Amino acid sequence: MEKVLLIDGNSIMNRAFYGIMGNKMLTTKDGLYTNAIYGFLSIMFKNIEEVNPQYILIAFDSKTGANVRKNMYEGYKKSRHGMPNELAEQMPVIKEVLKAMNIKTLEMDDYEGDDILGTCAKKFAKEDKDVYILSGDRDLFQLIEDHITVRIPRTKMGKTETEIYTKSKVEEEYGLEPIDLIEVKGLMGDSSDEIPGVPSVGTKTGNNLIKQYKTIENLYKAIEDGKADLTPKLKDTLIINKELAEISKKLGTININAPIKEDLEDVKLKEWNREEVAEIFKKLNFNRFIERFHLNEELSKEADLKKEEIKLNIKEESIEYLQNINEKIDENLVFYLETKEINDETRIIKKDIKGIGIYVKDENIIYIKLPEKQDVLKLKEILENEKINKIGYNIKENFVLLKEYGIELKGIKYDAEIAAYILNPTNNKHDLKEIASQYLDIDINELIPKREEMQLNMFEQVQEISNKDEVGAYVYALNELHKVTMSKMKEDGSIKLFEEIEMPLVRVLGDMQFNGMIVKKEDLKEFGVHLKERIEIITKEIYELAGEEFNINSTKQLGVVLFEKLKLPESKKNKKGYSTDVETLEKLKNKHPIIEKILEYRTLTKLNSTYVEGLIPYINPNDSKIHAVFNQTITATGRISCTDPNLQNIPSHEGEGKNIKKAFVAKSGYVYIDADYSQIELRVLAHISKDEAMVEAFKNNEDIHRQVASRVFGVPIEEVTKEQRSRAKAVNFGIIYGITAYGLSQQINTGRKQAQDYIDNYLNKYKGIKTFMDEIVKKATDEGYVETAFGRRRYVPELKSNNYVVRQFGNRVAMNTPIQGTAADIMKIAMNKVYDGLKNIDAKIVLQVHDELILEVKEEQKEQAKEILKNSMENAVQLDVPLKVEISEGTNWFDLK
DNA sequence: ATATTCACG
DNA sequence: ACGTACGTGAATATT
Repeated sequence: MEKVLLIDGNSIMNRAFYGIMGNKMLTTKDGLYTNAIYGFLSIMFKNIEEVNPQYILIAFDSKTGANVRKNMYEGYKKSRHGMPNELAEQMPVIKEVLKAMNIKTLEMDDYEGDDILGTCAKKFAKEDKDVYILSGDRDLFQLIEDHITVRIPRTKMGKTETEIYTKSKVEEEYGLEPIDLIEVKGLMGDSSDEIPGVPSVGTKTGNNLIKQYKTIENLYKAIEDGKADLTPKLKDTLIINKELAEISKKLGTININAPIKEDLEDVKLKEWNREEVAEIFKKLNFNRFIERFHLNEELSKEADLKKEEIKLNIKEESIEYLQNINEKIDENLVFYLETKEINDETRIIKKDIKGIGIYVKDENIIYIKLPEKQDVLKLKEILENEKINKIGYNIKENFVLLKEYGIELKGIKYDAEIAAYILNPTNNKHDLKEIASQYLDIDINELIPKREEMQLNMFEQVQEISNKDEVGAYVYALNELHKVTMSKMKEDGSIKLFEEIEMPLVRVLGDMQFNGMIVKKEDLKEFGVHLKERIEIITKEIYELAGEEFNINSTKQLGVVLFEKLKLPESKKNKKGYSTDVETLEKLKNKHPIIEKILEYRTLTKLNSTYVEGLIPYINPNDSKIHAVFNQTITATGRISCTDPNLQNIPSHEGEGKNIKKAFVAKSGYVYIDADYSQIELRVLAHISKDEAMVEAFKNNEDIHRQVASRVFGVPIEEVTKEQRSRAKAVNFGIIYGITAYGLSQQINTGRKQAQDYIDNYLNKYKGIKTFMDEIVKKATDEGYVETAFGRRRYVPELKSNNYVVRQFGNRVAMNTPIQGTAADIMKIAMNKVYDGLKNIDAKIVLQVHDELILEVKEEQKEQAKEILKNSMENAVQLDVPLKVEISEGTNWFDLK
């Protein structure tokens, strides 16, 4: 028998929109959301494959579709607000895609999509076809009969599965014939379509009643005849709401007699217009579909044309070309350094400069070879000229590298990587090629002639092939990106943040990496030997207690030993079995002596592998320093991150671990100065929420945790106990993170109800904070993003998820990001000020740990440096509350507290 | 490549 | 009834 596939367009688009929304939203470079289109097509392709139909039709709701039912009952879909913009804008596009695929779509004035589906299903079934209806909506079950089935897509752990509803499946699940579902719906209504139904009748009662009486009509007849066997209460409700039941039934009945003139011939499955489909997929970035349907051929013709369009004019010049550079460029020097990786342990950036590409006025790209160091040094004057704006990519690395050549890069004006980060910090790829594809819609690779296409006639030249074309393509992209992203930042209000905070910070971070911190390798090694001795002993003890040797580092093996062999009570589980984290082990501490040993083993091995063995390879043999990398384009909130190695997580609360810090020492004749913002995030919260009580507390220099304890627990401030203060502190943290009762209860080891009480109390005493939290979530939901006080924007697509857990996460992100992010902004502003303030002093910033800065300062100038440091940080910005900075000093990191 | 654990703010 | 505090990076085991 031939098969017909009918698709409920709106319903599947809706499912797809809310279904594939994880963390990153699919968008094109124009900012068009494509997730629903992508999801719709995935679901459609899958179903075409499974059903293998000869006919296909997609029904959409029309604007006036709901009017008929609205006229019957004014409440129908009344408060349903239109679909979100991000979805609405995808609707015309999917229709365009379907048109290119020659798939018939249908929408009719005054009929809803369901009515079209119903009418067609019945009609085609009568013509001896097997009809398959694909929809996310269970209301369509009423259409099911012998040759009509409904297919419901379901996303389960990222995979889409299809649930197939046949007549027998419905009977099995509901105990009713499909057609009876109309009657049930009449009784129970439908909250999503705002069909009222009979109050207090839900699935259970509705089903039972119809099982017994078959139709609403029969039911009421039975009631009238006094034959109905019902509780008096139910009987009364039914009688009172008879009219509602009847109207609800009408509303819930799908019209199977819509005036549809299309017949089977009109909905025949046809060949695609492949060129059109290819073009649209390309535009939408649907590379997986392009591959899957082998549409590359269709695209290559087009791509050829496009390549012609951008014709790069790259000229190779000698270094003399730069002599009167000012006449050749405007105030901007768009440049790209060509580098070659080298293997030199003594260098900070393990690369050599090999050439430079620059952009000059008359649309020319100039490439200059710089084979030797002395060639690079000829650039010194230009690169150090502050008046020449530097436009580049990953300039921080250029800065450090040039510093190793003895050149101080100045006038750093624009970095494409940072621009892309400011425009969307959650885009995890800030690769130049990615950025160019995203913002310019070009593929840099296509601008570079392929090597095999180049003439390779002279053998010895192969090695020496110039990277002129590659460098030239980057320069071209940079020049375009500069224009495009600057105007985008102006549009979204982040240009000041970019120009006044982020760009000046580049040299500061570069300088920190260049300065580095001296680490005493021998001390580290000695500590390592001590650790290893203890690890060896404790390992043996663990084997003894376990009665066997096993890999303690393997959570899997450890789980077996603890929970199967030793039969300890298992509590928490993770994806792959038993959890063995501290939290779990801590609870088992008094159950078996092995637990304590394992915890100690963990502490010691962590210290040894991450902080002893892990750090040693990073110590530069030339200057005994670690030159960690500070990343400016990683975090979602605006914080800086640190890698290779990460110096932002060197142990500092654990007694044993703090020894690591003893190995970090100031150079002789110098001291470290540490400045720590006190409670910066809570102060930021006080400022942006404008909560009077909290602002007052900070203005009066009160102990904030103590004040919170006093208010939340309702005790006078002098009577706050240590325990209460510590709980209040946890509550404060919770507030910053976007509190949940559960999270707090875990943190302070109490019941959920108790935790909820604390939270309620808190939000009652600090009303301004409650208002702020409510409003920021609302704003994020409405606008799709949140911002810091300095205009740093983070999109929160999680709020649009249909998954409750994901949405809750979105709420917390919306609450936390403005706080953490504003604190990060303030620190960055301060760092710029400190950097400028220290210009005439023998002092360098060597480390930042989010709310803490460490300087290395010449002993004699330390008081002066402290003054500058404290002032710059405390006066970085003016808030409604004072910023407080605590200073300490020492000759090694351990002594700073 | 992903998950688990644990170090930091 | 859900499953849960925000932001990172590194080492290790496992697929």
